[in-house]
Parts: sequence; structure tokens; C-alpha cells
Amino acid sequence: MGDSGESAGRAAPSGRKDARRNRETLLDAAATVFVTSGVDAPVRDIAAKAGVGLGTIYRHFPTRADLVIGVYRHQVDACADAGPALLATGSPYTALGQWIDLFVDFLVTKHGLAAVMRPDNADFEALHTYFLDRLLPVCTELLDAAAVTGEIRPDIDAYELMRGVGNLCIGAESDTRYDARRMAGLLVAGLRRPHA
Amino acid sequence: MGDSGESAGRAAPSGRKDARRNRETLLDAAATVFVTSGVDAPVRDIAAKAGVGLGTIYRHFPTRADLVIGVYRHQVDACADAGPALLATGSPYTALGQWIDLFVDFLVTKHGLAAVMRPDNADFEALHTYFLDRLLPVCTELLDAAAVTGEIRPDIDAYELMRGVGNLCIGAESDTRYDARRMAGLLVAGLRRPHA
DNA sequence: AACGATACGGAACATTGTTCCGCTTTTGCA
DNA sequence: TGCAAAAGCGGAACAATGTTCCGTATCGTT
Repeated sequence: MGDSGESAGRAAPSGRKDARRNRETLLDAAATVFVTSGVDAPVRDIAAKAGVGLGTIYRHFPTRADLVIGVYRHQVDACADAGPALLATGSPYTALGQWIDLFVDFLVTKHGLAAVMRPDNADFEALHTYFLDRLLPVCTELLDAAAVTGEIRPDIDAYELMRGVGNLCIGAESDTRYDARRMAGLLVAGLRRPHA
Repeated sequence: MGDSGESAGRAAPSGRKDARRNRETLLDAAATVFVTSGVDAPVRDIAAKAGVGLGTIYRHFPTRADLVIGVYRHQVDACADAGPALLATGSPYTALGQWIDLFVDFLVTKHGLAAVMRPDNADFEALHTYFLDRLLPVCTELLDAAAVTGEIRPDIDAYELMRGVGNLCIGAESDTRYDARRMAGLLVAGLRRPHA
């Protein structure tokens, strides 16, 4: 569905035809390179893969975060949309857990993406902002619902939870001894209201 | 490369006098720079602060991880030593929680240190290894003790917990909306044995 | 076809880690 | 003390990467 067009994404098809084509080519190339080399792949690699110059890549995507957003926007949106859906299928706490699992899976399967979501990384501020804009409302909704039913403590901030879960996913894809899903599950378990 | 003797830190005073002095100077300078610019500060900054050339810094500390270890070794050791002490003062679960708090405080107050503990960062493998060597046995001890008393689930791996807590601390020092300590507390709370 | 606007490519620049080597200082010994 | 070898030093030079800039090529319109 059409969201309020902004930031980086597909707005009204504007500009020259070749420019539009290059934009697509770049997104495709980036997606491919991200899979093999992670989201930290050198800009030159992406440009080479797309067969364009460096100037072109920077014109279309002023910062790398814009490129990453372009590539993963759909998946982030899908994750956001899944929140309300899950909420409709079971208890709020269960839904929250499942939604977090979805988020963790998304991050863990994208090499380096979690590491890049840190807000102290000025280069990726746009990415951080996009994730938050999209997912924070959903997380808040789930959290509130679970708090209302009394399944979890009511004093948890969605932002903190998202940051925490995001952090837990860092480096998970390259460490067989570490299971980010498990840790995220523990964190969510920690949200439960302390039993009397 | 194979350093003489220990990985990094103070070994038996060996070599020339000026070399030993430079080593200390370098550690002092690094400590100062780390506080103001984080552990990712450019090597050149540290060299400049210490008033030595680049060659000198790389000779004394083949990798940056060695320098970081040299600077924080004492504090890591102190944290390790605190484990058994805490265990003697209260219930294992309480001790575990307090020990984790200690660890979190340590990481959070050192700009960028947590981010550098990731094992997927080849440059800092030595640092990662040092932390693990020193802290993993302590964490295991606390975990086991708390499992024996039945306060927590018995299926938690110390390595995973340390990685998880370490990750939770990433970027915490520059984000006022995020409290790593709180998140670590949640994670520890999640360890509790599920109530029947 | 001509022309102005738009976009392109890639050289050039900036930052930072790391290596290498000629020069200096220290140390051991006669 | 004097001296030569060993040990250490400084920083230029190299490599990898992000980013900017501008002369040139292409597109769309008249």
C-alpha cells in the first residue's frame, strides 16, 4: 500500500529513463553483493557488480544506509505488517515472542545488518531511523497488549527492547556457538511479570 | 606475530630501558585517548599523544587488541576475581546478577569496547580470547551454582550468556534512551526457571 | 538537428591501518 | 672508556575504502 512517500524508496517514477534503470540495477547488484559479502561490502564492489561508476551510486544513494534501506525496505515492511496479524492469532505475549523471532530471523540472515543498526553509527542514521519509524509502533502495540493482559511487566520501553534485540543479533551469523534467537527468547522471557 | 612471552601485558621486565619506558608511555597515552575518543581511536592519535612514531606502537603492540588488553587487563582481572567473592556473599542467582552488572558497567564505561568484543572481528581476536579466557570460567561457576540451587534453568551456556550481555552493551554509552544494564537485567531475569 | 538539463564515469582526495627500512640509542665487552 | 652489534625508533610509503568533483555523454524537448 502507498505509504507517505519520503526518505528513500520508490517515489513517483521521476527523472530520466536511464537514471531509473540504473537505480534498479544498483538495487539488484547491492542485494546480490549483500548476500555474499554482507552489508559492509565496499561501495566499489557494488558499483562494479552493477557496471556503473562510483559517482552514479552516490548520486542515487547519498549514503549507504539509503542503499540498504532500498534493498530491505520490503522485508522491514513485511515484518511491521506481521505484528498486528500475529496479535490477532493468539495471546499478546505469544504474539510478541513470535514477532521478535521474525525480527531476529530477519537481522540474523543479513550479514552485518544488525551491527549497522547501532545509533552511534552516524553513517547509518537513516537506516536506524527507518527501522525505528517502521517497527517501533508495532512493537509498542504488542508490548501494550501484553501489558494489558498482565502477561508482562508494564514498564518496558519498546525502543529499548528493539535496541536490545537488535544488539543481540550482532555477529550471530558467524558464530556457531552463539544463538541470537535463544538469547532474544531469554530477553523476552525476562519481560514476564515477576511471579509472586 | 608471536610476541615474546605473554600475549600482551606486563611480562618480566625485559629488553632495553627506553623500550620499557615507551611501553608504559604508550599504555598511558592509549588509556587517555580511549577515554576521550573510544577504543577505536586512530592509531596515529595514540602515537601522537605518546610522542612516538607509528613503528614504535606497532612493535610493542602488534595488533590494537594487544593495546586494549594492556590498558584494561587489570579491570578484567578484577571483574573475574569479583565472581567468587560475590558467590560467597549471597544466593548464587543474586551473585550472578551482581556479577553481570559489574561486567556491564565495565563495558559501558569504555567507549566502543563492547563493539570490539565481537568474535567476527578478526582484528580483535586476541581481545576476545582474553576476555573469554578470563571471564568464562567465572561465569560458568556462577551459572552452575545458580543451576544447582534451582534458581535458574540448567541449560544455559556461559559463552552464550557472555556474548549476549556483551552485545547488549554495544553503543550504550552514546544512547541516552537505551539502558544496557536494564536489558542485561532482563536477560538474567529470563534465566529463571520457568514457574510451574 | 540543436540545445539545455540531467546523469555518468572515474580520477582525485581524505582517512586510517600496516609494513618496511635507514638511522639512532643502548648495551655488553674489551 | 671506546666501540661494535643489537635493539629500538620514526615516519615515509603502501593499501583499502569512503566521498567529492567535474569534464563528458546521454536524454528529452523544441
